[in-house]
Amino acid sequence: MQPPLHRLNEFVPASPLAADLFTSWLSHRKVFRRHQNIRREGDPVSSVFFLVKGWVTSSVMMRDGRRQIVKVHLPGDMLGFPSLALEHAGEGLEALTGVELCSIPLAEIGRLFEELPSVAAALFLSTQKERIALMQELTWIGSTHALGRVAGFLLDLHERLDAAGLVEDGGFDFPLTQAHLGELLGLTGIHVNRTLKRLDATGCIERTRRRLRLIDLNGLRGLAPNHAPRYAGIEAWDRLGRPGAGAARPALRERAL
Amino acid sequence: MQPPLHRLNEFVPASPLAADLFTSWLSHRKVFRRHQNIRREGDPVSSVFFLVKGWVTSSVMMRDGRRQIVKVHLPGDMLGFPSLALEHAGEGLEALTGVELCSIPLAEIGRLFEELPSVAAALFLSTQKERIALMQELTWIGSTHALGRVAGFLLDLHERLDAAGLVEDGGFDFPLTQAHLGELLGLTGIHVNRTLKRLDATGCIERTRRRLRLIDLNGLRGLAPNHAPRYAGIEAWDRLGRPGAGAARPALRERAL
DNA sequence: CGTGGCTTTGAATCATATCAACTGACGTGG
DNA sequence: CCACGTCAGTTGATATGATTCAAAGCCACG
Repeated sequence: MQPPLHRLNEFVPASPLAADLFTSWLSHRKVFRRHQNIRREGDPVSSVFFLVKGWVTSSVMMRDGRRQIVKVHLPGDMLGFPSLALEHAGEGLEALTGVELCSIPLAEIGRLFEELPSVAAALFLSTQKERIALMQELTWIGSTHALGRVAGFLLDLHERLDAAGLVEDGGFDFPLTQAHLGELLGLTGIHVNRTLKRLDATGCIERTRRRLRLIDLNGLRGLAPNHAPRYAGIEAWDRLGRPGAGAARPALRERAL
Repeated sequence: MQPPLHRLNEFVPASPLAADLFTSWLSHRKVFRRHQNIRREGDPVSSVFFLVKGWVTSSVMMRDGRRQIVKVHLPGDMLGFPSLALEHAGEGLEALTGVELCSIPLAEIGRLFEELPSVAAALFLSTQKERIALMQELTWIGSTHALGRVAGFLLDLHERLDAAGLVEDGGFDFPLTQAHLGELLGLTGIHVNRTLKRLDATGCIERTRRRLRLIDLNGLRGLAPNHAPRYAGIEAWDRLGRPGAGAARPALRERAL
């Protein structure tokens, strides 16, 4: 299977050095089963991850035992970066399906800043984008009804799955339970159920076994509180002044003995 | 007034080059009045900001005209980074008090990656920390009562103000209206009022004019859903392999003619 | 001394949570 | 091949927290 590199090349033009680096990351992969913990909240932070295949939740626990899912990760996502500045992970990572990922040691990230500033800058931009996504999610949860939250999440998910090439005829595999959706959107699983039924009844979506189809995208958009912002691509990198573009600096491979 | 540089030196040991850079940023400042827009959502993104003095809200608008405040910024914070990857700003910035800040052109950030990788890495870590803060906020809002949300926010605020040296005897200036708190915590201003009164009645807090005092921190912690995670400092940078630590690279000033 | 912003209060209503029970699909072991 | 247990989804009745609307009070400022 071709790993979903589209996200890694999002902000920075593909360069041979970067490509070498990525393939070296992608060479040793780990596999996780459904429901397996990839990293528990509180574990020492020793690496970040690149998700090659499958879905992963990133969640925060509360004292009373409940948890808030803060992000549903899809293939191509980088995982674990928020905890980079923490001694112990602030977010748990759990496999929602069978998962294949690459573990990237922290020192590797340091080398990136040292030797491939353009890639480091791209990574930086990409995590800022995640910050916007979090802000967006906060907005859904903070100030809309259940209907808007569910609609908003489904639209966002659809868009991301589409970008990863995982949508067929408006439909996609959907491994989240209603309880998961509840933990993600700040609702009870039960209320999620009623809301999904409502969406179903209005003909916006179609649910079968473990698959979901968005039929009426515009209908959903009418229910959702706000649309996703437009992301820049290479332009953003341009505006930063193209870090690393022309600089003569030691090549990664020359030092990597 | 001494600008609050503590945040800039959080993850990286002070170096003469970095100090020069920071003082060059800090040399031209802008001033904003209370309630003035620093940047509107949708404005083209041309710079980021360093907040020297005053409070600033960062907020996202919704179609129905309501807005969600996603962060209350205090002196020493970097503003506007989430929109770095967007053509048009995804978050509005508004002065909550009189404000003094420095505007940093995007190209300056690019230069950072190019020429001072250690500072770039520190900036990266610092924005990851912000991501954790957002996740934390999401957790409050997604899965707790009004009481927990308010208590959690006040504790977090107190901690940050304390780090900035703005707390005196447990008390601090508090320019947020109850409506602001509502927009921040996903509640009605009215409900915030009732909640504050409740906290007041139990003796956890004390409100006077535009000032707030947290009297019973442990009591508040009992109400809040979760405590803030422990942040690493220089250690985090160590774990990354100290980018830029020993590298001989062109000094910033030599090129800055 | 009046005006406008912010806070406080009450009553009615709505959305969501909670509790409890039932259903159907699936996988497992006898 | 069937009986069983588990897990996800479904449904109803009731409780509660938060919103909405309306109005009064307070204070600061011009």
